[in-house]
Amino acid sequence: MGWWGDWPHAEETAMNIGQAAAATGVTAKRIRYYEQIGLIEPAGRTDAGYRHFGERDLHTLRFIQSARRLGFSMPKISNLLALWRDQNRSSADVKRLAKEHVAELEQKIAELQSMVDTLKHLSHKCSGDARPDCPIIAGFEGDPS
Amino acid sequence: MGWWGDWPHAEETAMNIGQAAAATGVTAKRIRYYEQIGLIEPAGRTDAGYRHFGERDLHTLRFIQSARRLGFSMPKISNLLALWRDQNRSSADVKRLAKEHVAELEQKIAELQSMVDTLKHLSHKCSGDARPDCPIIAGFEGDPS
DNA sequence: CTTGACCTTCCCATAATGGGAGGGTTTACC
DNA sequence: GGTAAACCCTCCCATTATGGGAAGGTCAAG
Repeated sequence: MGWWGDWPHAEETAMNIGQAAAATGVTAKRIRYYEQIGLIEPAGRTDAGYRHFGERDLHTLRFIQSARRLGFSMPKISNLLALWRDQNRSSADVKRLAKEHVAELEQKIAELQSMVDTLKHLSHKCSGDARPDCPIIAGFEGDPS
Repeated sequence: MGWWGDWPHAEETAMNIGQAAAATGVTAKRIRYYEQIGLIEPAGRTDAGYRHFGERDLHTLRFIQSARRLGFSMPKISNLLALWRDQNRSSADVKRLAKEHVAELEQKIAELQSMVDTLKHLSHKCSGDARPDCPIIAGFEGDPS
């Protein structure tokens, strides 16, 4: 258990899940999901069973949302969160994760770009009129290997 | 039912699903799946219930495999197959589908590229040493909107 | 004290596969 | 003819990261 695990401080804010969603851009559904898969710690509950979120929780959710928008998967975000909370992290570790992710993104881009190139090449040779002859569709008949 | 629906011709080849898979690069699992979702017509069966595939079926599977490798989704491939089999298609229709798909691919590429750019920008400012300070992780704390 | 806007959990659905169990078939070989 | 390996079959479950919706409890305003 980390030093940050149980803060005796009273939370300044206490939002319910809907307010937290509005404040962070993470839908209520997603917040519950993140809790379920253990990405975030279980939120506190009111007597009635409602979750409540403090500044700290909102901060975490915003962090997740940011990472999400940069295309990080849940497992990767989990790693990033661990580093984020680790006072003794080295920036080298963070940079390495980021670089690995960039490499994956660029690989994906290359694949997509290759598809685009092939399709544009085929399209270029297609008359695009009322006749049925079409190099695009003909190109699909070749060896798919 | 189209003119091509029921061919009285005897099939020259009669492969079972494993051979068809090896011949087309489409795994047996995927062939069954394509049949199940109605992308391809149900394969003929032997008395024992084994599927068998003729040249025509292999041709179709190769077509699907090619389209798949160009990133087309199942519904789109379904459209492409319909055009492929339509003797009265216009190449304009094919070209339009291809162009729409290219547009989607390029949109996806742009999103991924934007992620890459942001991450590279942040990474560039990260010392990547033993110190914990890291603009990458700090960048995740900002407004995720 | 009712009504509507919340919240809760639970189950289902998505896209396009892969994995595997449980059970029949075919093939090759002795 | 029998046996074992290599097929095939049909189900069911898992994946990723969410959304939708039902059934039911709760809170706030009027």
